[in-house]
Amino acid sequence: MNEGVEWAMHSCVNLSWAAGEAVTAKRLAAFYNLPTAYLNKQLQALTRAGILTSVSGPKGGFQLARDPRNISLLDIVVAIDGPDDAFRCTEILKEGPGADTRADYTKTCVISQAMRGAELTYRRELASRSIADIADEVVRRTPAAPDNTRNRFANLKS
Amino acid sequence: MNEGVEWAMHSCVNLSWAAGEAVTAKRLAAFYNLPTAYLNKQLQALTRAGILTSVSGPKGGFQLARDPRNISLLDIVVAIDGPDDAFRCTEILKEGPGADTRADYTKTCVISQAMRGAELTYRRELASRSIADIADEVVRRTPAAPDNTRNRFANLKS
DNA sequence: TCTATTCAGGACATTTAGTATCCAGGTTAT
DNA sequence: ATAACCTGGATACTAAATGTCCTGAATAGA
Repeated sequence: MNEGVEWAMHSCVNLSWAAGEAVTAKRLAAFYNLPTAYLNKQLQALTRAGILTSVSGPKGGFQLARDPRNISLLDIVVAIDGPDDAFRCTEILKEGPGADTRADYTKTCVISQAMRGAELTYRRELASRSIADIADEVVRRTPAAPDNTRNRFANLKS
Repeated sequence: MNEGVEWAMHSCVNLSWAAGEAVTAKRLAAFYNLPTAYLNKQLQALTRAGILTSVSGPKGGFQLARDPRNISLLDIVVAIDGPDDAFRCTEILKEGPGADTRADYTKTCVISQAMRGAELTYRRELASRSIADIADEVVRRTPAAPDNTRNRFANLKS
């Protein structure tokens, strides 16, 4: 899985504490000392997926496009890593004995079904957790986190 | 995920129908028209993991090392693809404000925990399905499958 | 209007992982 | 002895992930 998924999730949590103001890619990158240009690519992907909104120019930057309760971890994984399953059925059954070349073994192969079933539970789990859930839990453990985040963004403004 | 996982699972199902006799890597590869030397690498990995046993020399080959009811899909994934999670926490929190450099954020980071939780459900699902389950379901749909497999192995004997 | 800031995205370059082949060495049935 | 077969290291090739750079467009403020 792309490392960008981790960056994107942490950035979204931080953006949820900067509600109302746009944050530039440069400041988001400085937060965790990430390469600016590459993080920018991930933020662009989140924007294309409708998770963030972006504004060009001075005072520009990124914001959450909607309530963080409606942004799931699965949304972010799909936006950054793509919609494909980890297990990719290459339909080797088509090379086997008695195979029907026209059949779609991605759907009918028992192994393929089992693997897709497991990934489905994985996705369901990720879909059930929102950025707001994560942010709330962080606050429960570290109440100062939102203020720390806002302060750091302010200090990095320069 | 490695393509070898798919090869290994299909090969194990076929081996479950060749109980008692060793099958060579060449015949297993010919079954689905796979590259022999590379499939052999996957079979070696299964052997190292204790899923298969191997015998050198003429009449040699591979067999299941234990009852297919005790070989889970997770066993095969771990043997071929390794034990690592897809999501790898790089602990970027250590670069953040108020970070404790000595803390292990792989364990304490809320995002890392959520991702590991989701992968856990995925692994549980794979652990609950055995090669025997798969083979039984194939037989239910295609009763001739075991005979087809044995015949094909016999014909490929050359 | 001019300038500085920032996002958008294409074109690379670099690094790493997956895929695949080959060969030398050891084991075993005939 | 010989041929079949597994073992594992070395190596090559390919694809994907990671990272940088540059041009162009949008926009705020002087």
